[in-house]
Amino acid sequence: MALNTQKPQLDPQYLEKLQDYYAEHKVIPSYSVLATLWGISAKSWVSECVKRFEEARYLDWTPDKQLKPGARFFERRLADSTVQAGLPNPAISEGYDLITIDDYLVRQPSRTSLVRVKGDSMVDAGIHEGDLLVVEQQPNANVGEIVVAIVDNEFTVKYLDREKGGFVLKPANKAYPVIRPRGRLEIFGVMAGLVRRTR
Amino acid sequence: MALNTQKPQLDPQYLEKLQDYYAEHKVIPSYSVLATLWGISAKSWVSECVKRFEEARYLDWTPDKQLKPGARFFERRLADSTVQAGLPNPAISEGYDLITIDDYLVRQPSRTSLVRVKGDSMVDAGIHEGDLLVVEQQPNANVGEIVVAIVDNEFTVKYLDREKGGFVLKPANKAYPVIRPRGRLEIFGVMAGLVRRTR
DNA sequence: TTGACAACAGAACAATCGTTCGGTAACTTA
DNA sequence: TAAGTTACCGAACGATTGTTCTGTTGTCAA
Repeated sequence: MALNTQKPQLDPQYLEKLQDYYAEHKVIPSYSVLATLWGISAKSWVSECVKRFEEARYLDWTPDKQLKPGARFFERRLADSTVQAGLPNPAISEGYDLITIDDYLVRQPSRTSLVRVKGDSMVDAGIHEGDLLVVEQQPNANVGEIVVAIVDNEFTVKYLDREKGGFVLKPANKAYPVIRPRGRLEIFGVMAGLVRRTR
Repeated sequence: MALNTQKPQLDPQYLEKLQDYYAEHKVIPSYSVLATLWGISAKSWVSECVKRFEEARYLDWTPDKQLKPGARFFERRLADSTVQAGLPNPAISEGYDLITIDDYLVRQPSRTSLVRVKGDSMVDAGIHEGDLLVVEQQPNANVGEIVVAIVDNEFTVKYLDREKGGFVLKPANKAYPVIRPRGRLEIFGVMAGLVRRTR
């Protein structure tokens, strides 16, 4: 008798419906709600399906034994750059990765702000007008980092550098001058990433 | 007798703790878990606090009467660029905005992939090596859009343009040549945004 | 045509859920 | 200093939860 190593079947539509529900409510519903969501009328069968999703790491449990999204629940395909031609959908490789973009960019929600970029003083660093800067708030930074500073009651995004006099702010665009703050330089935070929407 | 129009007080630490819990588990816990999370020992008091968060739109209910994150739960402060000096934390203005970054960038999860950028052929468009491109998969695009095309079994990010012969791919970097594909141009999708992590 | 298995349904049940209500201690305000 | 008000605790309770166990139905291979 051959060992049955097959994974139990699981309906991909179920996952999609759950993901849609989650996208709308940001919460995993109870088994009875899942039952109506999936068009199932027995909670026992929901329980079975949940176990399969759990095994496939789409669902998981909190330490408090509450059902929660699993590691793969949010994965967005990280498409592979080396693809084989001829396949129907060559780019969606098996190589799964990712997380949510939020997780990718934000490490400490309470310390993270978003700042809309104005002007083009940092274009050479790939920072364009209208971009959203992910900023980790902190009162000091290292030379070479891109910082958001408060100069004349306005935010400025610049490289932090040091001259003999003290700290200076250097733009990444020759058309702009180096800012040498009189008095103390007030730093709002350090750039941790950026987000641009183009559509 | 004056009308009492004051909003009930609510502990900001409670919200932070809940947000941290949610960040870890992606789920709103039960009242008893909330009680231990907040250091409260009576569920009745948790209930009262939840009502206040509900009133402040930090929490909400699903149609199935399950507690879920409210409209303001995910807001990340969009810091204001015009700030008044002198205030203790001038940059965190009252002007709340945003959503999650995912929601900001991804409109249709099922059609959206992420592609890691290789090379610097698009630097002049502010697209750097290592950036993550948010791509909406679709087989065709308009002239002027930035597309991800499949050329020689590899992804290429370029501007889509038209010459008399047909479609061509134009880099945003003078050091690279225009790509004139022989035969049909295979388009993987259109750039909808980009994400860069710098820390 | 039989037997095994997968996909469900349904009932029963203890555990847990959130609500309600009554109470207390500290702090305001007049 | 008396009367509110606010911030909490604790017990009780019916509703809902997820589990378990016992069917039923359909399919497919032997």
